[in-house]
Amino acid sequence: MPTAKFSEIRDIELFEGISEDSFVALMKAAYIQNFPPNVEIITEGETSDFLHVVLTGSVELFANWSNNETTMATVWPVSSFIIAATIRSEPYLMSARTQEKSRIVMVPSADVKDVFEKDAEFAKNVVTELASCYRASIKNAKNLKLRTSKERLANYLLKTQKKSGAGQSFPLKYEKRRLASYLGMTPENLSRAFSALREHGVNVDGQIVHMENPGKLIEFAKPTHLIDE
Amino acid sequence: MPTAKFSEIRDIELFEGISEDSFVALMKAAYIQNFPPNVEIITEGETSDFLHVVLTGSVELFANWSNNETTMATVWPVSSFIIAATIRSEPYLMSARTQEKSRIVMVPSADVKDVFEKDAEFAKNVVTELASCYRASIKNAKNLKLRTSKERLANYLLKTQKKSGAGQSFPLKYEKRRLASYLGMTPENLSRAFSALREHGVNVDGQIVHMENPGKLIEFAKPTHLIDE
DNA sequence: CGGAACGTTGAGTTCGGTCAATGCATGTGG
DNA sequence: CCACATGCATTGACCGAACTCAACGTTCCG
Repeated sequence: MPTAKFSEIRDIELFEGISEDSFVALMKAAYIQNFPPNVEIITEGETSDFLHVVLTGSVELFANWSNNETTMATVWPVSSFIIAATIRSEPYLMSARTQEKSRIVMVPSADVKDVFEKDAEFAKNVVTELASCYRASIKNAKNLKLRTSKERLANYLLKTQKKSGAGQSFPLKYEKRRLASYLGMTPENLSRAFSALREHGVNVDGQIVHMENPGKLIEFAKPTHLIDE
Repeated sequence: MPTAKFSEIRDIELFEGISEDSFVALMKAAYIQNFPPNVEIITEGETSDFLHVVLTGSVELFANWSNNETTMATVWPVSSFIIAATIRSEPYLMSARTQEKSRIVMVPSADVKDVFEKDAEFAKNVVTELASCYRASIKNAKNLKLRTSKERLANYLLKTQKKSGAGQSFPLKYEKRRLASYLGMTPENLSRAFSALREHGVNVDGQIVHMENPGKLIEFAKPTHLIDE
């Protein structure tokens, strides 16, 4: 079985430093699948048969309860998702759907667990990944419990601006309705929050955000590396 | 160095199946400390010098931002806390204070990381622990984003009742103000939520909860193993 | 061209927080 | 043992944040 077609994922952090044998073992039954936009590829509650790795496109992780839905996270290339369920052989806690046309590698959970048992380097990588996801999730909870929706938006904008190169203008990476759900509010409330942030130097035109005076926004948002990286 | 005095922690899940050498290495510089109630033993933002294990008493994990404080979790014996920070050599994301008089083992982070590198069994245990904490944190986020405060309280009561033996009456394990903070609301709002749950068969007298009709409460709370275990 | 989905705005409501007053329990020092 | 202070829980009145519902304009596709 040629591992050539999996060369793109050889370099992700999760597989860094693992033996060639281990990589081959992981890929031997793995396959790449192309999904159209807006397709549900995982449903919460199902048992985890595969570890997924996004190669291109993007994937939204979301959750449902009693007629409510909320966006939990978005996965961008190249990274894996929902490894905790795989490792613990427990049901997925989140559903996943493609946001756009996406190529996704699916690695059978059994192979992941095998290699996890045999390759100490892989086990260490899994730990690093999990610890990082766990910390991100704690930060998320702090964000939700300690801040108002306006503050969450402000901090999200600062983070996004930084990631896109710290320029005055940058694009939102989400549809606004999804951003609202991710930030834990309704689309209507997001609209109003954007309006309210005008007094702190934020203007939005479609997907483009103009941030006149980051210093002013920072003063309002009070970002901290203990929540916002 | 006698490991006898650490016998209590030899049996926790995190150390299950690890070699005697590894255990000795972990305990060689570890020490047990007695804390009075209400003492802050960890402050968020500090670097993680120790892995902590609660032997007796209980520890509250909490976080602060901009004059707000919120309870994130409570740790009961015998278990460790904040292992993610230790493994990643990053600052604590939460503070910790004793809720009552508590005995706590402190294991130097350097030793934890050494053993983690050398003992594959320990590494696996760390993974299991982290995956479990991560999943708990995801559930927490779903609980916060998908439910109202009344629903969170109702589900908390059902969970607590189950853990205390499924009897009609059981004690709250928290002070009410801490429970409120843990559930993401104010003490005043918790009081009102308790009143509101009377119509679903819940009555509170001090620390004792009487649940006349669990079925009725379940109907309202709609618990699910994807959030509530 | 027409329909669907998205984003925005307004009006009204609900949920949850703030502030203040009170009662109760606990603990401390005289 | 009492007097007092302190802190927690509850209640009421009020306020503010966020949600719901509805209407409307825009954009994007079929």
